Amino acid sequence: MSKSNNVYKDAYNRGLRLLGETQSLPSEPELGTLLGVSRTTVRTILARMEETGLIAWNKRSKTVLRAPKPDDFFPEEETDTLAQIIERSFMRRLLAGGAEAGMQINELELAREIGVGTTSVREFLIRFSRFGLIEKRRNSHWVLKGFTRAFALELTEIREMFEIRSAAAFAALPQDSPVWADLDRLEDEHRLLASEITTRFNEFSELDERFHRLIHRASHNRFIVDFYDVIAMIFHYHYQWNKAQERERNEVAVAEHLAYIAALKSRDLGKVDAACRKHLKSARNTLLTSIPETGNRIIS
Amino acid sequence: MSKSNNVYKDAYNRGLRLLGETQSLPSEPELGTLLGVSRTTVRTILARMEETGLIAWNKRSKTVLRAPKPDDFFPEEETDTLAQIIERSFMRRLLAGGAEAGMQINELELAREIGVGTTSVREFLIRFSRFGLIEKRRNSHWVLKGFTRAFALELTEIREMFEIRSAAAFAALPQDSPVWADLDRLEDEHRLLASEITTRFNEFSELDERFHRLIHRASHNRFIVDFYDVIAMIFHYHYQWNKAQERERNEVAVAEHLAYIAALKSRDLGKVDAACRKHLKSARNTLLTSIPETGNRIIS
DNA sequence: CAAATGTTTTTTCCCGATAAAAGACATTAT
DNA sequence: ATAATGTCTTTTATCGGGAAAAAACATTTG
Repeated sequence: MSKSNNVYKDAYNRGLRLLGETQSLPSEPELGTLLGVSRTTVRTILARMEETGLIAWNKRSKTVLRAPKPDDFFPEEETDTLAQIIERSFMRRLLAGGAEAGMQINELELAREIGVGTTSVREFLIRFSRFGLIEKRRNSHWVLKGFTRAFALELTEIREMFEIRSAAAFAALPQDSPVWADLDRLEDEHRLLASEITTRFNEFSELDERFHRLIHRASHNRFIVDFYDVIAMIFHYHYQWNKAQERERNEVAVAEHLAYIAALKSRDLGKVDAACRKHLKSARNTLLTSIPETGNRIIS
Repeated sequence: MSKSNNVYKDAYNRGLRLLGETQSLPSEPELGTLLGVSRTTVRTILARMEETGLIAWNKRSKTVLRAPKPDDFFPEEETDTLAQIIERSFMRRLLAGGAEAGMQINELELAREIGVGTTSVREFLIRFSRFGLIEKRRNSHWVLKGFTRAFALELTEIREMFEIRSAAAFAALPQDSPVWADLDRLEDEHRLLASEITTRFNEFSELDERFHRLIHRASHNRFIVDFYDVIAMIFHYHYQWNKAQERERNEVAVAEHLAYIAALKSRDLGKVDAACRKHLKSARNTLLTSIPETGNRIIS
């Protein structure tokens, strides 16, 4: 079947949400930029909307006829990229136990298990390899290095190096840089979240990522910025399987972020360094305590 | 034709070189480890050696009948991996001018030009993307970011951070660590090369890489160790196209390495830091001066 | 009976093909 | 004449297939 039309389905679903807001849709190119897809896909979407009686479409006029019903939407699982599907499957196996360091990874088996072609699995593994959790044996299998304490320590070591440097660069940015407005907005969101932490603690993850990415961007170094992908991936999956004391953890983190933001705004490098280190240290500890210490076998 | 037999051809060529050294070859598994290939490939090699009258092969006995002649060898170009072929082609285009930042990369066109399938090109680009020189637009083309001054600065910034830390870790290693013997050996090689620099200056590259990799390994951090791949790749290709003052450059670098090695052996962290910084600074300058400053256009 | 050889099975690597999606060109409407 | 729509072309994403290489299993040999 060569290629799934998840791009279309996902854009279609997002397009449905626009329908509630207006009586007529904008031009095709405009819809394209709005949904982040090409005009070809936009036209496919419009065609279906017309077919299902959601809109009347005649050249430039695209009149909304009715609001979308729940079953107008494509099921969520059909809107995922193959890469996302493979990643999820792979991470589940990796984190949901039974994934010992040194274990071999079999492309064919993975592909069969997930129900996709080998090419997609291969491409996924190549992309994934930069996270430092797997390694390729030439002309042969991949080897799992394992989500071990050592991995967490190596990861956080780099993270700390990079973030301390980025934070210093951030604080040194001129007053008229737009990042200060971004920071103000993030601060507000932090305060809001802090006040409703008991119910919204699970929204912290996303805020956390945006905050740290903003800081890393101040480094103006693509390697530093890109490295945050590794951290984000690890945190994303790791905390999906480890919900212990999530609320408390996030409550502490929000407070640390606010102190960190205050330090940045003071532009006092000493304060920035201290606040940054303090937060990173506690982030490292949370990560470390959640890794069960199964023997640190090193396989070479 | 699906897959070339370059693994076999390369191993065969290396196998031929063994022939001059003994009268009879070892067991199949032993040959396998020696050549770094599976027994299947070993047997294919032996079969051909028998066919061309190089050996008499009967079960355990593999008697050498004659020394290999030049035309027993497979041509060099047939022993390259597809990945190597693609990489070379790609880097030639990238560095041999005409590769402006912001330019689109077309998988299909690249594949046709090099004469390989699209899958291999895609896989190469994914692997290559970690070097920070290209970036993917989802569901669309890759964008070339260009080998610019900014790139060189970002690269060296990280390099310096990592190497200064690794050097400190190295100096702190216990006296009985095997790295000290490795360092002694490298020092000897440096002295030898220094004394014959006028004729052997082009051998420095390889020594340089081994030296820096030894130091980086002391960090015991996979991200630091892996990052050296980026540096090695850049230096490898960059200096292939830029031979200006190669001898002088390398002569200076050898001297700096020797000072750096002496500092490491002194285990005086202050000295190590100074020697390391000095060398890295001059390495950065050599790289920077060799990048022609064509407008730093930023495309976003 | 351990290690080598002989044989069979499985996996990796790579290509060509095809539908989805993007992009380019031609035409029409404001 | 600019911006939209309509149509056609190219490129990307993904699969299945097949040869090379690895790995597993069976048999022989010292």
